[in-house]
Amino acid sequence: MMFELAKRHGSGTMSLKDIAKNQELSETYLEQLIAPLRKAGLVNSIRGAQGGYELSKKPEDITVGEIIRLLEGPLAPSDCVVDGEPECTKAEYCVTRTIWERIMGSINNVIDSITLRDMINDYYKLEKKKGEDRNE
Amino acid sequence: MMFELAKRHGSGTMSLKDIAKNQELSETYLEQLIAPLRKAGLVNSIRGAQGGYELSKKPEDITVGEIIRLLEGPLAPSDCVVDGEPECTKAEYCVTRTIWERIMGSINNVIDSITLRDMINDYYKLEKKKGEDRNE
DNA sequence: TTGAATTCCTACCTTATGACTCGGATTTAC
DNA sequence: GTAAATCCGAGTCATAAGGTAGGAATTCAA
Repeated sequence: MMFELAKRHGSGTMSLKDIAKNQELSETYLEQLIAPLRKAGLVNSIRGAQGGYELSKKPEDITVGEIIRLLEGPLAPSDCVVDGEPECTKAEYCVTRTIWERIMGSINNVIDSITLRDMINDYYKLEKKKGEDRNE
Repeated sequence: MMFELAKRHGSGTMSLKDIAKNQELSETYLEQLIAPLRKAGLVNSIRGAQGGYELSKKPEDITVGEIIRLLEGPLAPSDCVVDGEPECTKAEYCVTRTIWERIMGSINNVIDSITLRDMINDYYKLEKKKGEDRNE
């Protein structure tokens, strides 16, 4: 959905109906997904007829990490690495904890380094490659 | 559990009852977990009274990645990156697919680089540090 | 040779979560 | 005024994680 809005960025709003059609997802489902994105200010909404949604910032200023964390929560592989949780007392756990932390760090590293702009670039690269493949 | 067996490595077998006590987990639960590890040959089992389990290889030759994949499956964040699944047809999906692949790669990178020996070393380092903290 | 300790096996239960639907209230362009 | 859209709260459904129960098979040790 955010990719769809990113492609459209700069040319007005897009309704859930259109996104649903493009992505073969139900409108009602997308409604659920976009609520937290709106509340977090990643998208602007315009109500009423001819309304819709648009990114509130440029695609290069929105990372995949922001989006995923908003929709999926802190993305922690284990409770004990979530900030605010009480530290576990057993030494063994702390050993596995450092593993969880390293995993989490590496995931965040990847998703925070990819912006919607990167996805758009990848998309056009893939499209171009497909065209060339067909001509061989 | 595997950490527990690794600490014990070289000094005979260890029963699930002991592991359960040390890790505050139920014996029956551990039974479930160890079955695939045994079938995959990571641990040897000795049945009957005074029986138990032991690692089948040295701690430095068992990675956390092996263990996790055995217990949790291919560890893919999305179906479309699982080997053998039919490729999805929509270009948009392929763009997100490359993201999943990068995430998966980075996770495997981390967990395949950590062996049980590393965990033991970390454990003793933490223990030492705790002792020092108490003396301050 | 008996009994206790232990692994092994199959099946079940419970709870949380992700994915998704439904019905309706509200807003706004035309 | 009405159709097109966003908003909102609740409910459904399938699946998986985490865990339990009961008992059969194996082996040591007294």
